[in-house]
Amino acid sequence: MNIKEASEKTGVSSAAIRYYEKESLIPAIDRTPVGNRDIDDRIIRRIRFVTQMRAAGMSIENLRRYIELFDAQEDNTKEQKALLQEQLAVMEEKRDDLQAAIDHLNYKLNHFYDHMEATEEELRQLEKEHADKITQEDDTPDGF
Amino acid sequence: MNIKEASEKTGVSSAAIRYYEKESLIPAIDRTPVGNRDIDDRIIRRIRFVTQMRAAGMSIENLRRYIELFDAQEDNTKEQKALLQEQLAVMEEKRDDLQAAIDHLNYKLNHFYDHMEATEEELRQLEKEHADKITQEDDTPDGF
DNA sequence: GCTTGCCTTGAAGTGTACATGAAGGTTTAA
DNA sequence: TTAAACCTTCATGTACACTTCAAGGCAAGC
Repeated sequence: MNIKEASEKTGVSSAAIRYYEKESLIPAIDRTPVGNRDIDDRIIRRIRFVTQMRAAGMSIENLRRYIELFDAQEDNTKEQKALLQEQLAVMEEKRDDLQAAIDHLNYKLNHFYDHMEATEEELRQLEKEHADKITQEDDTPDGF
Repeated sequence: MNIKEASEKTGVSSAAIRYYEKESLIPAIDRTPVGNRDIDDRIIRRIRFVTQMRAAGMSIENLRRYIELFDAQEDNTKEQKALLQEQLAVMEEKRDDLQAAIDHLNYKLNHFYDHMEATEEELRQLEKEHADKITQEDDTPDGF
């Protein structure tokens, strides 16, 4: 498939795919006789892997380092493993921070009582929860 | 406290704190008679809130929009709520992507067998798992 | 044969989120 | 009283991750 189809399939722009190839985040892509990129499923998987890791907050630089190690299939499994574990730890921390932020926003959302929407039942529920939590969580009296 | 102490307390650079104030991510900070910023705990909480949301991937722009709504304490709770919910959705998707990436890496890690480290027991375990999963998960035969 | 639509490379431009530097003011310590 | 160590504003610089532009090649349809 050509680069445009690959772009549509992955949601990554053609320019970004070229950029990823240039930065060695994906392997060198095969070319047709006239020099156009001919992208197969292996490349598509790699692009998706890159997208996933990028979404997870991994920098291009770190990703390239990781992929370099992975592609050079020598006896560096120990190094790979260490790198993987290191990256995992970073990502898990990130996930936990994200969850904390989500909890924070959810808490705020649940303690919003919107006069236009809240049913009496919801209001009672919110007040009850608030009474339960006021001593432990109202260290942020300004809402932040 | 002065800006340097606030910076040390929050882990946010002095320049970034000034930038946040300029961009209205935090309220206008009180000044000492000579014009230096005098930062109190309310500002510290705001800085921490910004840090948390930034770490969660919220842009300065969105954060400012949200805080503007929040600070203008009029009857915009519906709008605030909508904005919060929008942001929550973004963050939950991000968390899920991150979890998917974590799962991906964990899978790879569990299927690494490092000749230098793996005990025979671990090796047997890995082979067993591999046999169990080969049909369902080996859609990534190249490791990506 | 010309337009359309894809592709190529390389260079330059863009947006975000700060960081850094210049020029100067204030307070403390020797 | 002079140096150190803070601070101020405003302007400019920087890193990252692309995006856009310029200039041109190839293939199909009219």
